[in-house]
Amino acid sequence: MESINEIIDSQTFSQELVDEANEFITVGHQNQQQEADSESESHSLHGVSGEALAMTMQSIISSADRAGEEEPSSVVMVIDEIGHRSVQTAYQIMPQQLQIQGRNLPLPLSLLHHQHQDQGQHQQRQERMIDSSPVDFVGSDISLDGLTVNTVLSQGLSVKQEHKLLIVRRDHDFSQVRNPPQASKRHNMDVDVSSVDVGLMDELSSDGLACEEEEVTLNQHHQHQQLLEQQHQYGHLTHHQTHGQVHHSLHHRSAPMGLGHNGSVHREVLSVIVQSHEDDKDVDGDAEEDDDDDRDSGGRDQLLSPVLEHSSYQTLTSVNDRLSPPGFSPTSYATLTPIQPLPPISTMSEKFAYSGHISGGGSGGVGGNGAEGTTNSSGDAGETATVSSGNISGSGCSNNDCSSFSSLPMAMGSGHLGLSGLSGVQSPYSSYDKLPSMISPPPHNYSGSPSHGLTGMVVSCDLHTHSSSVSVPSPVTGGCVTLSPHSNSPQLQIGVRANGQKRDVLTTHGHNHGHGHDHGQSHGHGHNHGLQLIPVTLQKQVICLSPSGVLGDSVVVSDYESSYSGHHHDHELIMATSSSTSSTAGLQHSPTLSPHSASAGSVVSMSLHSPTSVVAMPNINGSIQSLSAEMPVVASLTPTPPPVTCAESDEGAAGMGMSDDPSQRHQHFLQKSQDISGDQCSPHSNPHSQANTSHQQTQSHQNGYQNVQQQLSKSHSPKSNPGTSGGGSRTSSASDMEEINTKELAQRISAELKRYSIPQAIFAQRVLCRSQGTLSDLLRNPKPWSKLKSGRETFRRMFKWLQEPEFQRMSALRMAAAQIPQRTPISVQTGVSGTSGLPAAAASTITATDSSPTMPTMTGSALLSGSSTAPSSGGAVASTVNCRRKEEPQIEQMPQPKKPRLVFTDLQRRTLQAIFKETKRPSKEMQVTIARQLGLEPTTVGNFFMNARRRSMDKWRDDDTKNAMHSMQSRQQQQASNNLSHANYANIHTTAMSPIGAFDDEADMELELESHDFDLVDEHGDNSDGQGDML
DNA sequence: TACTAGTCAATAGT
DNA sequence: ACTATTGACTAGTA
Repeated sequence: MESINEIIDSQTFSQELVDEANEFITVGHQNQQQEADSESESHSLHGVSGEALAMTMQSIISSADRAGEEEPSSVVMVIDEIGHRSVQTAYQIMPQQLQIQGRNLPLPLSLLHHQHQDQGQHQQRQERMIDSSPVDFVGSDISLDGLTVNTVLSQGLSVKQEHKLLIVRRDHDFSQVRNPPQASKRHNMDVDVSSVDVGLMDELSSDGLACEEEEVTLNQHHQHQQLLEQQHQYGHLTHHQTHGQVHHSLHHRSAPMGLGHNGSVHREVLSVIVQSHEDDKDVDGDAEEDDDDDRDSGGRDQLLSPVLEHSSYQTLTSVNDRLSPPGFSPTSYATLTPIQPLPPISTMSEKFAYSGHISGGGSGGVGGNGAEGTTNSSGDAGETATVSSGNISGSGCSNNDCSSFSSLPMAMGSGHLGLSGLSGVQSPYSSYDKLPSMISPPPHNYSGSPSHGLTGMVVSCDLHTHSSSVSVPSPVTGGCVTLSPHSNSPQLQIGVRANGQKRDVLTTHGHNHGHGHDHGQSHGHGHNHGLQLIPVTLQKQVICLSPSGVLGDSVVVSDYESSYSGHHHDHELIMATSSSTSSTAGLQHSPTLSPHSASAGSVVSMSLHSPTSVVAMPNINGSIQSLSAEMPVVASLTPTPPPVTCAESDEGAAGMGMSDDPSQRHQHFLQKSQDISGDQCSPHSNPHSQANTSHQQTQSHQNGYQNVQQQLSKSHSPKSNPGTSGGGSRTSSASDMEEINTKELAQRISAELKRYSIPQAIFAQRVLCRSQGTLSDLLRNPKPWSKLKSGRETFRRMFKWLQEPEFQRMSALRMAAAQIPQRTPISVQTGVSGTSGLPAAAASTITATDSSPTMPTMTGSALLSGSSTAPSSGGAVASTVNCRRKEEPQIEQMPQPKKPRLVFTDLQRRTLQAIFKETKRPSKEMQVTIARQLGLEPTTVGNFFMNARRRSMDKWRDDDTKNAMHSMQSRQQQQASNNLSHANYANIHTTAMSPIGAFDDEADMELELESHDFDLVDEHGDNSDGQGDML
């Protein structure tokens, strides 16, 4: 609080202290008394190095609090050196309860908490918990004794605040200490508050540990249950922190704490005991929960310790870094942030494309981006935008749905131009397309925005054109790649469509090779290669065509390829002209196509076309235009629509079979185009597209699927599900929809991946064009649809994928899987090639390579995909490629030695976490100070807080909880997890699910809150504000 | 300029 | 071999 100087000074001191070893930093808390005590103590400490640290910490904390952070208020950081008695003092501060125990702290704490907390019941539980663990604690406490501090609110009654004690012990201690935390956790569990804490914890992630401890500390305020509130409140509270302030803060904090779960929360904040990490876990002993708790506790402990260590490295260093982290994992949920979405796509495209694609495309410089942009644009719309990129794009896609597809298209478009990069993108898109198709049907989604025009179809056409133009430049291939993801579709197509398509595909391949992009590589079969190249063309064509499903992919592909090989473009153009359907078929879309299968024939043609190159050469411009005309079909690109569709269909679609989707898509597209504009894509375009579409439609119609899908989609469409709902389908329906039940979708995807033993990495690359880590994050911590922006694209893609017939999915994925490995390398190469200028070309090549390895199978599928479905395989490949492309460039550039990734030391992490608990948004000054103390760069510290903020919060909660605590919604779902969490604070934390858990907790909190509020309430308001953002 | 959102990619953990 | 975590980028916004 005080001046920075103080902090700094303190820091310096702290450092010294650290060296010394133990230091306690106690941050005041709610209880004035305690505060006073603590202060005195702390001061004393300060005198010593320890104090300084404490001071710093406090100051930091306080500042943070002031910032508005949460609970921090009461946080007491106690850094113990081993020897320091200061700690004891600290205890004194807390005295009543804590004091107790000096050592026993843990138990006492827990007890205290319980006691303090009005909630007898909870307490009881806690006690139980405690008993088991607490006991341990006690033992551990021993070490703790000194360490801990706590604060309990002396006054307990009145305030109950929480105090956070940060006890930094040396390793030994910590370990022991940890136990206590656990106990605390347990306590928390009991108390609703815990939940709150948990939530916090989660957010903090590793920090959680500390939190737990804190929780343990006691607090009573049950009151504010809602985590958020608490946090916010805390934040306010924290302000108080300066010594004097601190005391105040304590009170305040406590209040906040109370609010939340009171005790728990506060506790968390209050005491941060850094214990040895390890122990915690042990202590927890309990099953999962325990683990979580442990983690949390560990984390917490660590936090403190880290600080100490950090500052003083000496003692603390010990804790395992990870331990804490692990704990967090649970918190992961909190973490959730990960999800983010689309960006990648856009990025992807960009990256990939960036080669040119887009550039060409113009709009987006990066083609991919374009796509993304599109996606972004609308939010949902963004997607549309993408599409538009193509021309249409704009309009586009209006919606999300489009987005995915659109994106592809976009990519395409731009891609065409330059786009190789896009290719990668495309692939994804392609896949999207498929889905979209699914979605599209649903037009629902699309309809709206996309509207633009036409349906997606029209638009798509434009896109194509654009794309074509674009594509040419860049090797859209990338796009193609993208498509690959869809590969599935191809397969499907294959199945569906049958031979013909495949043939086509093959042929196309041949062509492709000729064209070359990659060819080289794959030649032979290169199915992939061929695919790539061809695909491109095809895609373009496809795009137009398939609007329904395929389109997307195809489009993408075409773009890429086109871009890459002009030839292809020609083909594409041709293809396009030929008919969208066929084209589509050629494209990955196949799946979609499948329906089209009819298209198969077309597909063939497609391929031919591609070969024909007519398109290609013409280059973009001419060709494109021409294409456009024909493309109209392409226009269908609808891809955009697809997205929409995707949303709808969900799984159900899948069942249907690829074809269905496609058909549906087509229909949808058509419909959309006509009807809505829904599609994103839309609109557009036009006539051509329409015409094509009609054809397609007819084809599609052939398949029953469409209907089915449509139905599905429609039914689902819904927006969804909001909440939970889930099911994918519904949500899905919406591709655009607004709402896709991300949670359900994530679950479904996870289930599907497991079912088929599809590695995340493969799915991520092929279908989503995202990294494995990103996918993992999204699946684990999906953000609520409402909170997603560009990230929706990624979910849409997933949605679409689900919608696709299983065959397609599988084939695509598998293909991808096989290919991927290979591809990569290749991709790299190819990427370079960038024949057409862009990486795209390279991409194509890559694909080829890819194909080569897998080719065999791939080819088949690829072909299929290529043709109709091809998309899938092709798409996959493409996608892969695309992605790679992105990379490739990098690679070239890469040369640079990468910086090794920074890994925080335990102390650093713990300290940061501990601070984060208190203050989510430390001022720059604070950050700088922290950085100094920890020996980190300010930017690193800034990143930490940024990431912590984003990852700590429960994504879901926010929405739900914000206003009220209710949030129950999600909770229910979450409940399960939550319950656990409740049981153990730690657990809660651990459970990444946390969000849920948190919610639950929150709910509990609410209940508790009733009584509480107290000061907290006021504070809450304040704090909440600050935090509010956070939340 | 500061933030956020979305990711990537390295690394940790199973 | 996979998945999960996480520090750091980048793009888009306000």
